[in-house]
Amino acid sequence: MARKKQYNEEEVIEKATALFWRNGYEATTVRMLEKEMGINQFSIYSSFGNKQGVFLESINAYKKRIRSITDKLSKSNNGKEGIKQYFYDFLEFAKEDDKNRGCLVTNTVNEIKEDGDPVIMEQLMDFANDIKQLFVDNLLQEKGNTVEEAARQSNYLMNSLLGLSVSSKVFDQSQLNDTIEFTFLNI
Amino acid sequence: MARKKQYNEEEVIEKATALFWRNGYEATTVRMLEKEMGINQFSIYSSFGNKQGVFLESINAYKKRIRSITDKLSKSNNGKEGIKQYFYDFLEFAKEDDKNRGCLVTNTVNEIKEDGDPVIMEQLMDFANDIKQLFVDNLLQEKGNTVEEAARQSNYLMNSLLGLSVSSKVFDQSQLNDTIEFTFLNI
DNA sequence: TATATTTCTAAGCAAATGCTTAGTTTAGGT
DNA sequence: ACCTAAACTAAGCATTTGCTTAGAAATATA
Repeated sequence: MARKKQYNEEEVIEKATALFWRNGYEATTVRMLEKEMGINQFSIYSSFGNKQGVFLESINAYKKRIRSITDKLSKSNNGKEGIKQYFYDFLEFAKEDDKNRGCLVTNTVNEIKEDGDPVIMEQLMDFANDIKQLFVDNLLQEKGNTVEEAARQSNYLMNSLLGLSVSSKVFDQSQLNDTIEFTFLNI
Repeated sequence: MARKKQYNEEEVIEKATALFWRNGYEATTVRMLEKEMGINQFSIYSSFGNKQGVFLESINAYKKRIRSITDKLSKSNNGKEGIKQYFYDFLEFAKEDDKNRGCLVTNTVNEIKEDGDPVIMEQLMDFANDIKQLFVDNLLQEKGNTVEEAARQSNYLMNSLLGLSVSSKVFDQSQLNDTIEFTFLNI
């Protein structure tokens, strides 16, 4: 046949994911991807088509990684306590060394503008809605909670989580802890 | 002496502000600024030095505009109700046509990375801290509230506000209203 | 070993970026 | 009316962007 690939696609995508997470989509150049992934531009384009292709694969890799905590939430039957734990788990998940990168998906939603790529936008929306649905499921475990009430609470909680994704880049851990505790005080 | 400027610097900065607000800092090119401000690149550079100079002036213009609602908050003596009103005022302030642009400052904090311009970063941090201080002041109007408690509550509220700056781009008004009402339920 | 097929290297492309500059137009003081 | 200093126009600069391509290197099969 022919020559073998000298890299593992999953491995190099993991590295790309880290770069996009740290840096955002637009600010990450193909030259930076080259260095971080450790492969040539030709290999990048032959494996993933284009920069957007690398990013979409990175989103998938991110989803796969975050599944460890979303799975935990979907299996939880502890009502709002399970969701609170998810908030703490998320902060831990988003931490790199001593600094926090926020959520890759939220970061991208924030970055992509109205003229942003619709393919990417849809991916991101689906992701956010999946998490919101998990919130609803868990909120309905609280006895006496109606579907309407759970929906409203999930909006509130998603807002807090989005806020946390931003706050975590700026504030310190104790401030974030206060915020989480307060968030769950009155639901 | 010499020829007179054919444009008003305040006016063209207003237009630049709108563009940065819609589009973010990096995504806004000097060519776009030319068109939006209605003046030539030479004029841009001679009046404001460089792209960053235009942006810093835009931040100032933004601060001046948002002062209408921060002033209202600083004059309020209605405790947490005054802050809640600020949240609603902010949503109205950030609206353009039927869509929401979020907060220019929050957008930029989200966009600027670790290697981002320190001058801009400091401007943005100062702005966020000013608002947080306003929260503390108003929270202390609630009788029996300690300074420590007010500080913790202000972290929580700032997190909600940051979340709202993101949420407002994605969710509809009724969802945002639910979120605000919930946010103020238990403080 | 020879061949076919894929992967690799590295050079290069057009377009876009922030910024500059050469040269023209305008206007106020003499 | 003339001159000087500022403001204009538009062309152009080097660099960076995402992406391509020509050609060399490697490897499974014949």
